[in-house]
Amino acid sequence: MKKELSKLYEPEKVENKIYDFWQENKCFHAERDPEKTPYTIVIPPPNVTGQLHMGHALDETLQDILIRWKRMSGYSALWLPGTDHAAIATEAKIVEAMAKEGLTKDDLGREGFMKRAWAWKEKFGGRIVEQLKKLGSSCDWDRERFTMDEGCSEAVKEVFVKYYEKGLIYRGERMINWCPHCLTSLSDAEVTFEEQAGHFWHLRYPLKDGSGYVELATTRPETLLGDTAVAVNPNDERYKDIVGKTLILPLVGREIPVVADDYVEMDFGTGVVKITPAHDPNDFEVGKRHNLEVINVMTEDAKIVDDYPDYAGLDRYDARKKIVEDLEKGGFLVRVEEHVHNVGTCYRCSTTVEPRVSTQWFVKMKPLAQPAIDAVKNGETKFVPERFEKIYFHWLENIRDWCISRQIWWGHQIPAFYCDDCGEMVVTKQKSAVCPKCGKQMRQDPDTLDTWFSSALWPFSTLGWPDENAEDFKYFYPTNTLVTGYDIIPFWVMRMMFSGIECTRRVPFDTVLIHGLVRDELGRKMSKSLGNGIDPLEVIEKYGADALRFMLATGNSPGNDMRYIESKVKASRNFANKLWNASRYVMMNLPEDFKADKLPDEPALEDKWVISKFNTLAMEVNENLEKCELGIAAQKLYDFIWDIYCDWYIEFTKPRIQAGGENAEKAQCVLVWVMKGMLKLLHPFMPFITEEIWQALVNDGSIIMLEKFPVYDKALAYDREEDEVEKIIAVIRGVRNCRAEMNVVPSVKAKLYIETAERDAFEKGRILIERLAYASGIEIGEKWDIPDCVTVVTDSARVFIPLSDIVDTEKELARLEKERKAVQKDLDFLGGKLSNQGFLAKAPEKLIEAEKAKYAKAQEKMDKILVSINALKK
RNA sequence: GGGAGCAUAGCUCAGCUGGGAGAGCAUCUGCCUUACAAGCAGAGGGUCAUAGGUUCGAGCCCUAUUGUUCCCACCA
Repeated sequence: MKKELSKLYEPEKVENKIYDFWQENKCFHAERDPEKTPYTIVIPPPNVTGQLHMGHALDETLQDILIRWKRMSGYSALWLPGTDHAAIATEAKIVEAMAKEGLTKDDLGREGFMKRAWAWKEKFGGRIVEQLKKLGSSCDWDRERFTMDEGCSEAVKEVFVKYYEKGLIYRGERMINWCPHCLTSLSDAEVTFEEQAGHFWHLRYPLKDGSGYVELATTRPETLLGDTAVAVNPNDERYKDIVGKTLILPLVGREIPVVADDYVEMDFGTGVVKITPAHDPNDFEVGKRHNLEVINVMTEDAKIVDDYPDYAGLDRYDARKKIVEDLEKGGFLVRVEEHVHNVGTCYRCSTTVEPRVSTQWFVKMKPLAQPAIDAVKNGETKFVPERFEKIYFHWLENIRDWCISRQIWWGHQIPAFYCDDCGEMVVTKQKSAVCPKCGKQMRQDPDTLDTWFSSALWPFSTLGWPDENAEDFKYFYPTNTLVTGYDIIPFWVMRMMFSGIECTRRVPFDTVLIHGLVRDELGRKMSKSLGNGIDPLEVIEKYGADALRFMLATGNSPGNDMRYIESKVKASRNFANKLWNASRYVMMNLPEDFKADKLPDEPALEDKWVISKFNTLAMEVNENLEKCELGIAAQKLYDFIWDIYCDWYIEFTKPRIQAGGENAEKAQCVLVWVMKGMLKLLHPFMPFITEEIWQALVNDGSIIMLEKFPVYDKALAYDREEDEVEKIIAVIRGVRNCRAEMNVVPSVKAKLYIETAERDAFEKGRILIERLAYASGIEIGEKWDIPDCVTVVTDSARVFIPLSDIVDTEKELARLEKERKAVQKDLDFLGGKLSNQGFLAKAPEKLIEAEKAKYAKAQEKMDKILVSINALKK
């Protein structure tokens, strides 16, 4: 089966080919196999018109590793893909594109706009999906979904109506977060607080009776136009007298009362607060308590309304400037202070949010939150790492009702209908409604739902719910692992949890694997504005998808942010190349008709060593994956493949391979067997290269991604042989080390005299040592006495190297002395431990035995060193 | 104001339930040894932020401190 393969692995030549090969063979498709256990992951749906970024790459990589591992482990593994309509974000993009043509939403009307939006979705919707494929994602594309497809929309309506009927959804006039740029309401989770430098304007409001002024401070003087009261703390002695009095609002002339309310903090500012119920959430509450008028002074896009001719049409910040000027002119401005405060901004466009009173739809959260809290408290759903449960609890425990209506068109239109004649309202799944009271055709609520309302249903709406008898739903739900970033917990994880419990009476997944953000090399968040984003597709082009995946999976623990560092990708690429070349070695050394698919009956010592090591690796990788420790598993694979297989085992096989014959056959069998095993273990992490090598090496029509994932096999544990080979390795290391220190080039060979009590093991390893320790010959005996030698000492042997022309007695003595000191340190350490009564009394038996064994070994080594030193001193 | 994370080699980070500190990159020394120079063989480099405590034993557990990042919170 000799193959001519390039010395370099060239991912660009194989990745697309392999991905197509998988698709042609329907490898991603999950069957509802009653013989198998289902394992399900639903993808966090990326924005339908979005583009792949590093965050996605990390997220998808982790999911793909898990799903491939489970698939190979005999599960019916479904990774369900899809995209999110991303209401506000997408609508904003479409509006922006329209603006370039000089068009507005109103020009097109709702129907025209929607037509255009769907066209936009069709045009860009496939892009992100194609990008996911470049990563190697093994999603079941036959089951691809979209949050606004028929089934998901059906689920949305079902839930809305159900919640409404249960009293979990209501419509009401509340103070909400309003984005004057996106022109829609936002939920609390969609507001990001930002620290901003601002000012504190101290103003004075005159008393109507002319007896003086009240001084107060505000950060938003423009809202003065809507003031309907001034408040002080009821316990504030300073202002006792003025409570109940009337003030004249500067610039406006409105008469407003002074009220007393606990909300006011006496020791902050002047202890007096102006109350603008229409433009501040707290003031709104105060206003309700004191029956104050709510006067809205701003339009939807945050300009002053026409009722105030001096400021009408001015943007809120321009109005602020002019109002401050006018206050100063009127003598109402006392002073201005610098002030830093937190300002709410829109998480999509960063515009400062305007608190605004309006009629919106809300989900009543308290009854929904409690079961979602309980489900995590009692362990039905676990977070990895666990600490994120705190964030989850904190959100749910302090949650306020969820504002779900949005004043945009791209999304699920709210299934509520109004009668313009009698004001009747009907909530129904029907496409239209007739007024039950006056029989008139009703008008549907123009608003749409928060995009997260539909994503909250994603784990079950994509499996056929609300039809609880849907085959996929019955088989694959509840799903198993949800993989997402910690920043998405309040938006999505939490809402899927309560929606799942409420709608399906079960938690939607048993494990939430949380990862961090991918930052740039300097640790900054990747962002468009900074222009520091790294395009995963460019990385894939340059280094290959496997290298990117491996880099993202390694050196990073769950929940922690990581940095994208190019040298790390390069290291992963080099690793891929290393594996590639190892496979080349194997294939180049197999006979044309090589078929063996099993281990030889009696493997050689070093064969047993590598088999046993591999066996342990298989066990550990499974354990780590089970615990979601993907990075640790990846690291172990790296170490095994590079160090154990390539640096040692392949070198071990060379003498036999070159000699040919029966022993060579054994080596070939073991080389192939272990190679196949480690390819399988590595496959979830590096799917492309492992498949490519598999196809070249095995070539029997099998597909590695459908192979059985290796597990621990008791029959393959060879403890004694492992131990013996470690002794041989110790000798090889010692000789190499010694030669390197003395600057002996590899081409200068020397004979080795090995003095050991374990002749048997060293006999078996003779040929290995000869080759790897640059020996021209080896003598093994129980006792040697050879003058003018360098001596290498291990715990099981003394090795004499007669390099007479190079040996310098003084230097050699110094070297041995250094060795002696190092071993003495060990003896002191271990001896101290073993003479410690507390340790002997309380440490576990196994550990004490291990320490004793170590001490004995060190002692043996010390004896040998001393013998060598004395010999040299003679 | 409340909460959380992080602090380990020059850099970026691992270190699973406490049992003699690891990797990659970088540095230094030798090697083109027919799988691989994207490589091989070696070397140097760490009071695991600080101070206490628990323990036979602490990078890991507890307390406090410092620095740093993030999340939450209506101080106008």
